[in-house]
Amino acid sequence: MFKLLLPYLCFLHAYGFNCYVLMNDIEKFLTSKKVRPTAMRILVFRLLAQRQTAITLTNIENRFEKSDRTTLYRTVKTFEENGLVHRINDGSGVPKYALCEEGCECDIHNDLHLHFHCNRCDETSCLTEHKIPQINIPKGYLAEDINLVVNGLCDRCNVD
Amino acid sequence: MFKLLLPYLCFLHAYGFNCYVLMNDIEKFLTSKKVRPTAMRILVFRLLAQRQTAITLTNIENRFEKSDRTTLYRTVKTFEENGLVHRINDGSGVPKYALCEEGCECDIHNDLHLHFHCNRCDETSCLTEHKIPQINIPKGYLAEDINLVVNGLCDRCNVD
DNA sequence: TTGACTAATGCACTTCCATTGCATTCGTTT
DNA sequence: AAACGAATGCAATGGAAGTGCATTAGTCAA
Ligand SMILES: [Mn+2]
Ligand SMILES: [Mn+2]
Ligand SMILES: [Zn+2]
Ligand SMILES: [Zn+2]
Repeated sequence: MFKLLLPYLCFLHAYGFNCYVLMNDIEKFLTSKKVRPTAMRILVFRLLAQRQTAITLTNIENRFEKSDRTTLYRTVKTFEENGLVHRINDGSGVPKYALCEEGCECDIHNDLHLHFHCNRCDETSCLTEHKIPQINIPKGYLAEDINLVVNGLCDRCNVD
Repeated sequence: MFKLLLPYLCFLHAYGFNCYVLMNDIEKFLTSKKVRPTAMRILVFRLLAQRQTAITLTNIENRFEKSDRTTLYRTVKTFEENGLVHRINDGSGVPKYALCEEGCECDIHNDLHLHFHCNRCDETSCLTEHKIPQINIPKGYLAEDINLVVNGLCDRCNVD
């Protein structure tokens, strides 16, 4: 453990963090997903895990005092490719990312839950309990994936 | 009629067209939608009307020998604001536009049809016959609009 | 018919974000 | 300790949205 922990604490400092972070669980999880648990990846993962709503790359960037957008870009891309996060296109123009649920298999398209985008606060949330209903498409077409975004007012903004 | 027709033929030439276009119907339609039927608008409308699938702004731009992207941008925006076209976000990153159906009232969200995006040819089509089914959302949320895009293979690409 | 007024256009420019190339650094393995 | 591949940081490119402003076109009312 020390073999891993010590250098990371060093790195965390380099990224502007001076707190100690217990990351053994995250390390293990990343490793189980074939993602090498580097310092930045652990931080990004932790950030995603703490959030209730999806975030953009710029959003992630701003959460760190010191960060390189490219690294974050590739970090999120790696996460996506390895099924740790899924990308959400909520119509706001820039993609957002959210952690996949335990057991979610977005990559093989069987966790088709709704996404809700709030027109007021611009937050986008995964409605993981709400699955996409059966959709009929014309003869000759082959469906491989479905993206359903509901726009409106989220529960926090819908209070008059 | 001539009062309108003659200057337009002149403009069409300026835009790289040397054909005569019967545009009285388009003129009338644009006027009925409170959109002043200028030369460029007529051309863009005609282009949209001819297409079976949605197109991007860049796509439109490339269809004209001589064109200004800003004008096209504002043309499409005007069309959208006046309910002539609707914007489709198919997940490809750039928005696409398609003519609204006769009687479609996208602006007040009661023509919620599916959109199909082909992963192979990247074409996006309106499935106007296929309406979005009833969607349940959590208590406290207020739905105002729904975007449903099915990705897969279109009928042209789904031939083995 | 003309002149005045408003709308539309074209051009230049800015901003935002995705994406890539490459040199450097890191982490692991031998 | 050396070596190798992976990850990172930096610089640069490219695509597209959006804005400001001067010019031009179209409308309308004398
Ligand atoms: Mn989700
Ligand atoms: Mn449509
Ligand atoms: Zn909200
Ligand atoms: Zn296709």
